Amino acid sequence: MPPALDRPAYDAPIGRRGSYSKGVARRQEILDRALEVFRERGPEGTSLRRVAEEIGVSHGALLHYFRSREQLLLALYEHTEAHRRDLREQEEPRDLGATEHLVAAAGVNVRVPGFVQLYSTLVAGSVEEGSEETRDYFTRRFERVRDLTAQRLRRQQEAGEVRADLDADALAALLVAASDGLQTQWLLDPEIDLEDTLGMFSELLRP
Amino acid sequence: MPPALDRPAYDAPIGRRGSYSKGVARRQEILDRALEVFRERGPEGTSLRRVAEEIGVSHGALLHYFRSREQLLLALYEHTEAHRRDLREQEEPRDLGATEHLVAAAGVNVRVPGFVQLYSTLVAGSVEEGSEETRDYFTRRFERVRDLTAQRLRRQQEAGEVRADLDADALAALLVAASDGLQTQWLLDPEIDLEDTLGMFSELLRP
DNA sequence: GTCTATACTCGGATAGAC
DNA sequence: GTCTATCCGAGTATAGAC
Repeated sequence: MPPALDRPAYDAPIGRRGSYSKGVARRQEILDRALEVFRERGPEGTSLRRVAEEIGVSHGALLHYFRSREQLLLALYEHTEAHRRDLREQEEPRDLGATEHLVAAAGVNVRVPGFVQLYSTLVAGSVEEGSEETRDYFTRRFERVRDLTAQRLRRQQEAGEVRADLDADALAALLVAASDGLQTQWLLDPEIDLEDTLGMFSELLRP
Repeated sequence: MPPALDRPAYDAPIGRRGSYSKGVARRQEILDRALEVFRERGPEGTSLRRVAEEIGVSHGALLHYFRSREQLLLALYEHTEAHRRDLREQEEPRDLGATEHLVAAAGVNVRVPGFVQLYSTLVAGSVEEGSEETRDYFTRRFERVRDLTAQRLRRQQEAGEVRADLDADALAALLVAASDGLQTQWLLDPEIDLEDTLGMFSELLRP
Protein backbone atom coordinates (compact mmCIF):
# COMPACT_ATOMS: atom_id res chain seq x y z
CA MET A 1 0.00 0.00 0.00
CA PRO A 2 3.13 1.95 -0.23
CA PRO A 3 5.26 4.90 -0.82
CA ALA A 4 6.06 8.09 -2.56
CA LEU A 5 3.96 10.73 -4.19
CA ASP A 6 5.69 13.53 -6.01
CA ARG A 7 3.02 16.10 -5.42
CA PRO A 8 -0.24 16.30 -3.56
CA ALA A 9 -2.29 16.57 -6.70
CA TYR A 10 -5.55 17.58 -5.10
CA ASP A 11 -4.07 20.12 -2.79
CA ALA A 12 -3.13 22.16 -5.82
CA PRO A 13 -4.36 25.72 -6.18
CA ILE A 14 -7.69 26.15 -7.86
CA GLY A 15 -7.07 29.26 -9.87
CA ARG A 16 -4.45 28.58 -12.52
CA ARG A 17 -2.56 31.83 -12.66
CA GLY A 18 -1.83 34.48 -10.13
CA SER A 19 -0.42 34.36 -6.61
CA TYR A 20 -1.52 31.92 -4.00
CA SER A 21 -4.74 33.76 -3.85
CA LYS A 22 -5.83 33.55 -0.27
CA GLY A 23 -8.22 30.81 -1.33
CA VAL A 24 -5.47 28.29 -1.09
CA ALA A 25 -4.55 29.46 2.36
CA ARG A 26 -8.16 29.37 3.39
CA ARG A 27 -8.54 25.88 2.07
CA GLN A 28 -5.42 24.79 3.92
CA GLU A 29 -6.72 26.38 7.09
CA ILE A 30 -9.99 24.52 6.78
CA LEU A 31 -8.19 21.29 6.03
CA ASP A 32 -5.95 21.67 9.06
CA ARG A 33 -8.89 22.15 11.32
CA ALA A 34 -10.73 19.26 9.72
CA LEU A 35 -7.71 17.06 10.28
CA GLU A 36 -7.87 17.88 13.93
CA VAL A 37 -11.50 16.92 14.11
CA PHE A 38 -10.73 13.61 12.43
CA ARG A 39 -7.89 13.05 14.83
CA GLU A 40 -10.02 13.65 17.90
CA ARG A 41 -13.01 11.64 16.92
CA GLY A 42 -12.35 8.51 15.00
CA PRO A 43 -13.41 8.48 11.38
CA GLU A 44 -16.92 8.04 12.83
CA GLY A 45 -19.21 10.89 13.68
CA THR A 46 -17.39 12.92 11.09
CA SER A 47 -20.10 13.81 8.65
CA LEU A 48 -19.52 16.83 6.49
CA ARG A 49 -22.06 18.75 8.43
CA ARG A 50 -20.70 17.94 11.84
CA VAL A 51 -17.14 18.63 10.79
CA ALA A 52 -18.23 21.92 9.27
CA GLU A 53 -20.04 22.92 12.43
CA GLU A 54 -17.08 21.94 14.58
CA ILE A 55 -14.80 24.04 12.41
CA GLY A 56 -17.15 26.96 12.34
CA VAL A 57 -18.11 27.04 8.68
CA SER A 58 -21.31 26.12 6.94
CA HIS A 59 -21.43 22.79 5.24
CA GLY A 60 -21.91 24.64 2.00
CA ALA A 61 -18.65 26.46 2.55
CA LEU A 62 -16.86 23.23 3.31
CA LEU A 63 -18.21 21.82 0.08
CA HIS A 64 -16.94 24.87 -1.72
CA TYR A 65 -13.35 23.91 -0.97
CA PHE A 66 -13.75 20.16 -1.19
CA ARG A 67 -16.09 19.21 -3.94
CA SER A 68 -17.31 16.20 -2.03
CA ARG A 69 -16.83 14.33 1.15
CA GLU A 70 -14.68 11.91 -0.78
CA GLN A 71 -12.36 14.73 -1.82
CA LEU A 72 -12.04 15.84 1.77
CA LEU A 73 -11.16 12.30 2.77
CA LEU A 74 -8.66 12.12 -0.06
CA ALA A 75 -7.02 15.30 1.17
CA LEU A 76 -6.91 13.75 4.62
CA TYR A 77 -5.35 10.64 3.15
CA GLU A 78 -2.71 12.59 1.29
CA HIS A 79 -1.83 14.62 4.32
CA THR A 80 -1.46 11.53 6.48
CA GLU A 81 0.48 9.80 3.76
CA ALA A 82 2.96 12.65 3.58
CA HIS A 83 3.48 12.55 7.31
CA ARG A 84 3.85 8.80 7.18
CA ARG A 85 6.46 9.19 4.49
CA ASP A 86 8.45 11.58 6.63
CA LEU A 87 8.42 9.06 9.43
CA ARG A 88 9.89 6.43 7.18
CA GLU A 89 12.53 8.56 5.60
CA GLN A 90 14.12 9.06 8.97
CA GLU A 91 14.21 5.53 10.21
CA GLU A 92 14.40 3.51 7.03
CA PRO A 93 17.73 2.46 5.57
CA ARG A 94 18.36 3.26 1.91
CA ASP A 95 18.17 0.68 -0.81
CA LEU A 96 15.93 -1.85 0.75
CA GLY A 97 14.84 -4.78 -1.33
CA ALA A 98 11.37 -4.74 -2.83
CA THR A 99 9.84 -6.98 -0.18
CA GLU A 100 11.59 -5.28 2.70
CA HIS A 101 10.43 -1.92 1.46
CA LEU A 102 6.82 -3.01 1.34
CA VAL A 103 7.10 -4.71 4.70
CA ALA A 104 8.37 -1.52 6.23
CA ALA A 105 5.66 0.52 4.56
CA ALA A 106 2.93 -1.83 5.75
CA GLY A 107 4.37 -1.77 9.23
CA VAL A 108 4.09 2.00 9.38
CA ASN A 109 0.61 1.93 7.87
CA VAL A 110 -0.86 -0.27 10.58
CA ARG A 111 0.63 1.96 13.23
CA VAL A 112 -1.22 5.03 12.03
CA PRO A 113 -4.72 4.71 13.47
CA GLY A 114 -7.38 4.60 10.81
CA PHE A 115 -4.97 4.84 7.93
CA VAL A 116 -5.49 1.42 6.42
CA GLN A 117 -9.22 1.73 6.79
CA LEU A 118 -9.21 5.13 5.11
CA TYR A 119 -7.18 3.71 2.27
CA SER A 120 -9.51 0.80 1.69
CA THR A 121 -12.58 3.01 1.90
CA LEU A 122 -11.15 5.35 -0.70
CA VAL A 123 -10.02 2.61 -3.05
CA ALA A 124 -13.39 0.87 -2.89
CA GLY A 125 -15.20 4.15 -3.44
CA SER A 126 -12.91 5.19 -6.26
CA VAL A 127 -14.39 2.55 -8.48
CA GLU A 128 -17.90 3.83 -8.16
CA GLU A 129 -19.57 6.03 -10.72
CA GLY A 130 -18.94 9.71 -10.16
CA SER A 131 -15.59 9.18 -8.45
CA GLU A 132 -13.45 9.72 -11.49
CA GLU A 133 -10.96 11.94 -9.71
CA THR A 134 -10.32 9.51 -6.92
CA ARG A 135 -10.22 6.75 -9.48
CA ASP A 136 -7.52 8.49 -11.50
CA TYR A 137 -5.63 9.21 -8.36
CA PHE A 138 -5.45 5.61 -7.25
CA THR A 139 -4.92 4.25 -10.72
CA ARG A 140 -1.84 6.42 -10.96
CA ARG A 141 -0.78 5.54 -7.49
CA PHE A 142 -0.88 1.83 -8.25
CA GLU A 143 1.12 2.38 -11.41
CA ARG A 144 3.72 4.33 -9.53
CA VAL A 145 4.01 1.83 -6.72
CA ARG A 146 4.21 -1.11 -9.09
CA ASP A 147 6.88 0.62 -11.14
CA LEU A 148 8.94 1.47 -8.10
CA THR A 149 8.66 -2.09 -6.86
CA ALA A 150 9.59 -3.48 -10.25
CA GLN A 151 12.68 -1.28 -10.33
CA ARG A 152 13.78 -2.59 -6.99
CA LEU A 153 13.18 -6.13 -8.13
CA ARG A 154 15.21 -5.64 -11.25
CA ARG A 155 18.06 -4.26 -9.25
CA GLN A 156 17.90 -7.30 -6.99
CA GLN A 157 17.71 -9.62 -9.95
CA GLU A 158 20.86 -8.13 -11.39
CA ALA A 159 22.55 -8.45 -8.03
CA GLY A 160 21.52 -12.09 -7.86
CA GLU A 161 19.38 -11.55 -4.78
CA VAL A 162 16.14 -12.42 -6.52
CA ARG A 163 15.47 -15.18 -9.02
CA ALA A 164 15.76 -13.74 -12.49
CA ASP A 165 13.54 -16.17 -14.36
CA LEU A 166 10.34 -14.29 -13.60
CA ASP A 167 9.08 -11.03 -15.01
CA ALA A 168 9.76 -8.18 -12.64
CA ASP A 169 6.65 -6.24 -13.60
CA ALA A 170 4.33 -9.13 -12.95
CA LEU A 171 6.13 -9.93 -9.72
CA ALA A 172 5.75 -6.33 -8.65
CA ALA A 173 2.00 -6.42 -9.21
CA LEU A 174 1.82 -9.63 -7.20
CA LEU A 175 3.89 -8.25 -4.37
CA VAL A 176 1.90 -5.05 -4.12
CA ALA A 177 -1.29 -7.06 -4.26
CA ALA A 178 -0.14 -9.29 -1.42
CA SER A 179 0.70 -6.24 0.66
CA ASP A 180 -2.69 -4.62 0.11
CA GLY A 181 -4.56 -7.86 0.60
CA LEU A 182 -2.82 -8.63 3.84
CA GLN A 183 -3.64 -5.20 5.16
CA THR A 184 -7.28 -5.87 4.40
CA GLN A 185 -7.10 -9.14 6.28
CA TRP A 186 -5.42 -7.31 9.11
CA LEU A 187 -8.32 -4.85 9.25
CA LEU A 188 -10.69 -7.70 9.94
CA ASP A 189 -8.34 -9.62 12.17
CA PRO A 190 -5.52 -7.59 13.71
CA GLU A 191 -4.07 -10.80 15.12
CA ILE A 192 -2.45 -11.77 11.85
CA ASP A 193 1.23 -11.03 11.66
CA LEU A 194 1.30 -8.66 8.76
CA GLU A 195 5.01 -8.06 8.56
CA ASP A 196 6.17 -11.63 9.04
CA THR A 197 3.69 -12.98 6.55
CA LEU A 198 4.52 -10.45 3.90
CA GLY A 199 8.18 -10.91 4.66
CA MET A 200 7.89 -14.53 3.52
CA PHE A 201 7.87 -13.18 0.03
CA SER A 202 11.59 -12.57 0.12
CA GLU A 203 12.00 -16.27 0.90
CA LEU A 204 9.92 -17.12 -2.12
CA LEU A 205 11.95 -14.83 -4.35
CA ARG A 206 15.35 -16.16 -3.38
CA PRO A 207 17.11 -17.72 -6.36
CA MET B 1 -11.62 -14.00 -3.00
CA PRO B 2 -12.75 -17.54 -3.30
CA PRO B 3 -14.92 -20.43 -2.67
CA ALA B 4 -17.36 -22.29 -0.58
CA LEU B 5 -19.88 -21.28 1.98
CA ASP B 6 -21.68 -23.96 3.88
CA ARG B 7 -24.82 -21.97 4.43
CA PRO B 8 -26.14 -18.59 3.42
CA ALA B 9 -26.08 -17.24 6.94
CA TYR B 10 -28.12 -14.14 6.34
CA ASP B 11 -30.75 -15.82 4.29
CA ALA B 12 -31.71 -17.79 7.35
CA PRO B 13 -35.23 -17.62 8.70
CA ILE B 14 -35.89 -14.85 11.13
CA GLY B 15 -38.15 -16.54 13.61
CA ARG B 16 -36.28 -19.29 15.43
CA ARG B 17 -38.90 -21.99 15.71
CA GLY B 18 -41.87 -22.88 13.61
CA SER B 19 -42.28 -23.65 9.98
CA TYR B 20 -40.92 -21.55 7.20
CA SER B 21 -43.40 -18.96 8.16
CA LYS B 22 -44.33 -17.26 4.95
CA GLY B 23 -42.02 -14.47 5.98
CA VAL B 24 -39.09 -16.35 4.62
CA ALA B 25 -40.86 -16.93 1.35
CA ARG B 26 -41.81 -13.29 1.19
CA ARG B 27 -38.28 -12.24 1.85
CA GLN B 28 -37.04 -14.58 -0.84
CA GLU B 29 -39.59 -13.22 -3.26
CA ILE B 30 -38.51 -9.68 -2.57
CA LEU B 31 -34.87 -10.64 -2.89
CA ASP B 32 -35.48 -12.35 -6.23
CA ARG B 33 -37.13 -9.29 -7.62
CA ALA B 34 -34.46 -7.04 -6.22
CA LEU B 35 -31.84 -9.21 -7.87
CA GLU B 36 -33.52 -8.65 -11.17
CA VAL B 37 -33.46 -4.90 -10.70
CA PHE B 38 -29.76 -5.03 -9.89
CA ARG B 39 -29.18 -7.18 -12.94
CA GLU B 40 -30.96 -4.77 -15.27
CA ARG B 41 -29.49 -1.56 -14.05
CA GLY B 42 -25.92 -1.72 -12.96
CA PRO B 43 -25.25 -1.29 -9.29
CA GLU B 44 -25.95 2.41 -9.94
CA GLY B 45 -29.34 3.93 -9.66
CA THR B 46 -30.23 1.23 -7.22
CA SER B 47 -31.12 3.12 -4.11
CA LEU B 48 -33.30 1.35 -1.58
CA ARG B 49 -36.18 3.60 -2.48
CA ARG B 50 -35.94 3.10 -6.19
CA VAL B 51 -35.53 -0.63 -5.90
CA ALA B 52 -38.51 -0.75 -3.55
CA GLU B 53 -40.62 1.24 -5.96
CA GLU B 54 -39.53 -0.92 -8.88
CA ILE B 55 -40.56 -4.11 -7.16
CA GLY B 56 -43.74 -2.64 -5.80
CA VAL B 57 -43.16 -2.39 -2.07
CA SER B 58 -42.62 0.59 0.15
CA HIS B 59 -39.08 1.33 1.10
CA GLY B 60 -40.08 0.73 4.69
CA ALA B 61 -41.22 -2.77 3.82
CA LEU B 62 -37.95 -3.47 2.07
CA LEU B 63 -36.13 -2.37 5.16
CA HIS B 64 -38.27 -4.71 7.20
CA TYR B 65 -36.76 -7.72 5.46
CA PHE B 66 -33.26 -6.35 5.03
CA ARG B 67 -32.24 -4.35 8.00
CA SER B 68 -30.09 -2.05 5.93
CA ARG B 69 -28.99 -1.45 2.42
CA GLU B 70 -25.78 -3.19 3.30
CA GLN B 71 -27.68 -6.33 4.28
CA LEU B 72 -29.51 -6.29 0.98
CA LEU B 73 -26.23 -6.00 -0.85
CA LEU B 74 -24.83 -8.83 1.25
CA ALA B 75 -27.77 -11.01 0.26
CA LEU B 76 -27.12 -10.07 -3.34
CA TYR B 77 -23.49 -11.00 -2.89
CA GLU B 78 -24.31 -14.34 -1.36
CA HIS B 79 -26.77 -15.16 -4.08
CA THR B 80 -24.28 -14.31 -6.81
CA GLU B 81 -21.58 -16.18 -5.00
CA ALA B 82 -23.69 -19.31 -4.87
CA HIS B 83 -24.39 -19.11 -8.55
CA ARG B 84 -20.75 -18.50 -9.26
CA ARG B 85 -19.89 -21.57 -7.22
CA ASP B 86 -22.26 -23.69 -9.28
CA LEU B 87 -20.56 -22.51 -12.42
CA ARG B 88 -17.21 -23.60 -11.14
CA GLU B 89 -18.30 -26.96 -9.82
CA GLN B 90 -19.24 -27.98 -13.32
CA GLU B 91 -16.17 -26.93 -15.18
CA GLU B 92 -13.48 -27.17 -12.60
CA PRO B 93 -11.46 -30.34 -12.18
CA ARG B 94 -11.25 -31.77 -8.68
CA ASP B 95 -8.21 -31.47 -6.50
CA LEU B 96 -6.62 -28.42 -7.94
CA GLY B 97 -3.58 -27.03 -6.24
CA ALA B 98 -3.99 -24.01 -3.99
CA THR B 99 -2.81 -21.52 -6.56
CA GLU B 100 -4.74 -23.06 -9.42
CA HIS B 101 -7.86 -23.07 -7.35
CA LEU B 102 -7.56 -19.38 -6.57
CA VAL B 103 -6.68 -18.57 -10.16
CA ALA B 104 -9.81 -20.32 -11.36
CA ALA B 105 -11.91 -18.57 -8.74
CA ALA B 106 -10.53 -15.17 -9.65
CA GLY B 107 -11.12 -15.90 -13.31
CA VAL B 108 -14.77 -16.58 -12.67
CA ASN B 109 -15.08 -13.53 -10.44
CA VAL B 110 -13.95 -11.08 -13.06
CA ARG B 111 -16.37 -12.57 -15.56
CA VAL B 112 -19.41 -11.83 -13.40
CA PRO B 113 -20.17 -8.16 -13.99
CA GLY B 114 -20.00 -6.10 -10.85
CA PHE B 115 -19.05 -8.99 -8.62
CA VAL B 116 -15.55 -7.89 -7.70
CA GLN B 117 -16.72 -4.37 -7.11
CA LEU B 118 -19.54 -5.56 -4.89
CA TYR B 119 -17.09 -7.64 -2.92
CA SER B 120 -14.71 -4.78 -2.35
CA THR B 121 -17.49 -2.39 -1.42
CA LEU B 122 -18.79 -4.83 1.15
CA VAL B 123 -15.40 -5.64 2.62
CA ALA B 124 -14.50 -1.98 2.93
CA GLY B 125 -17.86 -1.19 4.52
CA SER B 126 -17.69 -4.16 6.85
CA VAL B 127 -14.97 -2.50 8.83
CA GLU B 128 -16.98 0.58 9.60
CA GLU B 129 -18.84 1.14 12.84
CA GLY B 130 -22.33 -0.28 12.79
CA SER B 131 -21.52 -3.03 10.30
CA GLU B 132 -20.83 -5.75 12.82
CA GLU B 133 -22.85 -8.36 10.96
CA THR B 134 -21.05 -7.84 7.68
CA ARG B 135 -17.83 -7.69 9.57
CA ASP B 136 -18.42 -11.05 11.21
CA TYR B 137 -19.45 -12.48 7.90
CA PHE B 138 -16.26 -11.52 6.11
CA THR B 139 -14.05 -12.30 9.04
CA ARG B 140 -15.39 -15.83 8.98
CA ARG B 141 -15.14 -15.97 5.24
CA PHE B 142 -11.48 -15.06 5.30
CA GLU B 143 -10.84 -17.68 7.95
CA ARG B 144 -12.59 -20.30 5.89
CA VAL B 145 -10.82 -19.43 2.68
CA ARG B 146 -7.44 -19.31 4.35
CA ASP B 147 -8.04 -22.67 6.01
CA LEU B 148 -9.11 -24.27 2.78
CA THR B 149 -6.11 -22.87 0.99
CA ALA B 150 -3.78 -24.02 3.75
CA GLN B 151 -5.21 -27.53 3.50
CA ARG B 152 -4.51 -27.64 -0.19
CA LEU B 153 -1.03 -26.35 0.38
CA ARG B 154 -0.31 -28.99 2.98
CA ARG B 155 -1.50 -31.68 0.63
CA GLN B 156 0.81 -30.32 -2.03
CA GLN B 157 3.67 -30.08 0.41
CA GLU B 158 3.27 -33.73 1.31
CA ALA B 159 3.13 -34.60 -2.36
CA GLY B 160 6.33 -32.68 -2.96
CA GLU B 161 4.64 -30.23 -5.29
CA VAL B 162 5.20 -27.25 -3.02
CA ARG B 163 8.25 -26.39 -1.00
CA ALA B 164 7.76 -27.66 2.51
CA ASP B 165 10.04 -25.29 4.38
CA LEU B 166 7.40 -22.59 4.76
CA ASP B 167 4.39 -22.48 7.03
CA ALA B 168 1.27 -23.42 5.10
CA ASP B 169 -1.01 -21.16 7.12
CA ALA B 170 1.10 -18.08 6.50
CA LEU B 171 1.48 -19.00 2.86
CA ALA B 172 -2.28 -19.35 2.59
CA ALA B 173 -2.83 -15.88 3.99
CA LEU B 174 -0.31 -14.52 1.54
CA LEU B 175 -1.86 -16.31 -1.40
CA VAL B 176 -5.38 -15.20 -0.58
CA ALA B 177 -4.11 -11.67 -0.08
CA ALA B 178 -2.43 -11.68 -3.47
CA SER B 179 -5.63 -12.87 -5.08
CA ASP B 180 -7.74 -10.16 -3.45
CA GLY B 181 -5.18 -7.47 -4.07
CA LEU B 182 -4.84 -8.33 -7.73
CA GLN B 183 -8.58 -8.18 -8.16
CA THR B 184 -8.52 -4.70 -6.69
CA GLN B 185 -5.82 -3.67 -9.13
CA TRP B 186 -7.88 -5.22 -11.90
CA LEU B 187 -10.85 -3.05 -10.89
CA LEU B 188 -8.80 0.05 -11.50
CA ASP B 189 -7.02 -1.29 -14.55
CA PRO B 190 -8.72 -4.20 -16.33
CA GLU B 191 -5.69 -4.48 -18.57
CA ILE B 192 -3.66 -6.37 -16.03
CA ASP B 193 -3.55 -10.08 -16.58
CA LEU B 194 -5.11 -11.31 -13.40
CA GLU B 195 -4.84 -15.01 -13.99
CA ASP B 196 -1.32 -15.12 -15.37
CA THR B 197 0.02 -12.88 -12.66
CA LEU B 198 -1.61 -14.80 -9.84
CA GLY B 199 -0.56 -18.02 -11.53
CA MET B 200 3.07 -17.05 -11.05
CA PHE B 201 2.62 -18.01 -7.45
CA SER B 202 2.80 -21.67 -8.30
CA GLU B 203 6.22 -21.00 -9.84
CA LEU B 204 7.29 -19.35 -6.63
CA LEU B 205 6.07 -22.27 -4.56
CA ARG B 206 7.83 -24.99 -6.51
CA PRO B 207 10.39 -26.81 -4.39
C1' DG C 1 -44.93 -10.43 12.13
C1' DT C 2 -45.91 -7.23 8.38
C1' DC C 3 -45.99 -2.95 6.97
C1' DT C 4 -47.22 2.47 6.67
C1' DA C 5 -46.14 7.01 8.07
C1' DT C 6 -43.19 10.12 9.57
C1' DA C 7 -39.14 12.35 10.77
C1' DC C 8 -34.21 12.88 11.14
C1' DT C 9 -29.51 13.46 9.27
C1' DC C 10 -26.76 12.80 5.58
C1' DG C 11 -24.19 14.16 0.86
C1' DG C 12 -24.87 16.91 -2.84
C1' DA C 13 -26.72 20.35 -6.34
C1' DT C 14 -28.41 24.89 -7.22
C1' DA C 15 -29.18 29.86 -7.22
C1' DG C 16 -27.82 33.89 -6.03
C1' DA C 17 -25.86 37.52 -2.61
C1' DC C 18 -21.59 39.79 -1.75
C1' DG D 1 -14.10 33.69 -5.73
C1' DT D 2 -16.48 33.02 -1.33
C1' DC D 3 -20.23 31.74 0.83
C1' DT D 4 -25.54 31.45 2.45
C1' DA D 5 -29.97 29.56 1.66
C1' DT D 6 -32.59 26.16 0.09
C1' DC D 7 -34.05 21.84 -1.81
C1' DC D 8 -33.55 17.15 -3.12
C1' DG D 9 -33.15 12.16 -2.52
C1' DA D 10 -30.68 9.12 0.07
C1' DG D 11 -30.32 5.65 4.37
C1' DT D 12 -32.20 4.83 8.69
C1' DA D 13 -34.84 4.91 13.20
C1' DT D 14 -39.23 4.92 15.45
C1' DA D 15 -44.16 4.57 16.45
C1' DG D 16 -47.91 2.39 15.71
C1' DA D 17 -51.76 0.31 12.64
C1' DC D 18 -53.23 -4.17 11.25
